[in-house]
Amino acid sequence: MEQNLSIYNSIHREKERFVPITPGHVGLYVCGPTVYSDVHLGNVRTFMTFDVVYRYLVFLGYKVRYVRNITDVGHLTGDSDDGEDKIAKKAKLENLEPMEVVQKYTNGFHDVMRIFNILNPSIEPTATGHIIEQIEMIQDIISNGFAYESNGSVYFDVRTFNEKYPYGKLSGRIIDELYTNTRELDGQDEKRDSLDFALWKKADDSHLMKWNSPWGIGFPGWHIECSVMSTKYLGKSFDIHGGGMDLKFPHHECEIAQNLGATGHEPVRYWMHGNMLTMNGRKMAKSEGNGFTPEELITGNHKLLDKGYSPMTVRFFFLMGHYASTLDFSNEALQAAEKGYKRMCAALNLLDHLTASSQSDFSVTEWNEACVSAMNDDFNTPIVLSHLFEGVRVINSVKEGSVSLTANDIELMKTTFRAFFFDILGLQNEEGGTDNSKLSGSLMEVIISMRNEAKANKDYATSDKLRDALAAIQVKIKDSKEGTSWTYEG
RNA sequence: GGUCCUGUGGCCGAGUGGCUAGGCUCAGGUCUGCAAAACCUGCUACAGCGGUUCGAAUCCGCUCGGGACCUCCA
Repeated sequence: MEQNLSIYNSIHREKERFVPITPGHVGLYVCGPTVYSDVHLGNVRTFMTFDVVYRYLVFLGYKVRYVRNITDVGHLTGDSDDGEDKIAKKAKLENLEPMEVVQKYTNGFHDVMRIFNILNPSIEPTATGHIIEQIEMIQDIISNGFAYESNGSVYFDVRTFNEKYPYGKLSGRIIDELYTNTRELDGQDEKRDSLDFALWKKADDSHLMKWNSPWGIGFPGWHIECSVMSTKYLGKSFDIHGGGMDLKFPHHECEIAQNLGATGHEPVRYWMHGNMLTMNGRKMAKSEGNGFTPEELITGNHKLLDKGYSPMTVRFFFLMGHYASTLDFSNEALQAAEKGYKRMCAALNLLDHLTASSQSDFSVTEWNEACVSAMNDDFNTPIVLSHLFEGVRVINSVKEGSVSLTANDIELMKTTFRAFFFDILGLQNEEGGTDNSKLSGSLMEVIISMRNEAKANKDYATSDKLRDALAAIQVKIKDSKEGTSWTYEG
């Protein structure tokens, strides 16, 4: 397969030519949400980033197995020492069965993905569906000597592991430096070493989500689910692992350690990390109180929002920045994106009505290639958009008659927009649909007021002409004391 | 405190040694009965200081500012 894709590999800190393990096939794993609350926009950015990665790999002709998990066992909360997890905590709070919490927020997550036109992964495995596999992997790690049982819990032995494999390679951390900076956590006295992390935690009676295991009743640790589900569906080594920048340490670092500890294989060829969405320069996060839910964003019903924005405006806005850079959210930036997006949609609507010429004075072929090479350069969507805007200018100029294109070039332009705007960037044209009931209503108001004006002027020729014209397209007008109403009987 | 990232014009945001990013805003123009749209032209840049180089936003050093991770987090 001919392609020239480069990916910035977080673990080597440089762009590398992408070569899949199996020609023609790509294994892609992305850390999904923990379903204990509504996803906010920052989460959406990451999933959108990897949606574009997935879409582009498919566009290139790869058969992609895309795995994105659902974390439905809450990780331990950082600020409590009772071993309670987030989902169980939420369940108690809302008086629900933990799986009700999981179901509720999983449904919500799927709704949000659909709204933003984020494609479904090939497999969406859940942590609770893979408890047995997690136990098995923990047993493998223990028998390889990289983990130990202590008081019903199992911990990963970082120091022993580090003697054979480098721990901290991904996040650039040095094991000795970590000692001075490690916070006191629950179960510290059970660990042989403060850096060790839990693979399995013993559960007490009050714990809601728990399973039987060789070490007693408990629940899986922070990081093991991703190691298990990625290797189960993609193999001991696979091509691309994605996730948010904030998961790099400790989550992804621990994943690598667990995989190496269990299988002896370096699990991931290309690590990709999406950067954070910021609000006034600060990471958008639940704990900061600066996150929006998609609903608040669309309705504009939030104190930090001037108005609502459509999902595609937001998608467009995200794509205007590179995934590896932080992106700052502001009303001004959103409004700029909205205008640009609408301008592009307007040009798209013209694309089907252009008049072809016998020759072209714009190289559509080169323009198309520029779009491809921008995507090949580590999924540089802002550059792709800048090229698409050049296309917008050309479309408008052709319409005006100042630029000419041949029929073949117009066709290539359509193909290119179809490929990049719709298929790869995953945008949809929200402008100018014909079945827009809101638009119909507005149009009818305009027509009716014109007709009423004509009537008021006793210009019945005009008012009747309007009524007859509307009747001809099955729109019936009714005058009454209260005013004029209309019905469509088509 | 440790590790790492970052600082581009009114706003957002690409760009890693020389060649126009782009969007939004603003000003002028073309078109137009008016308006809008569209198109054309223009404006305000590379945090500061020093260094390397024929040449730096881009490499190096220092200073100042912002951020992320080090604890669950997309």
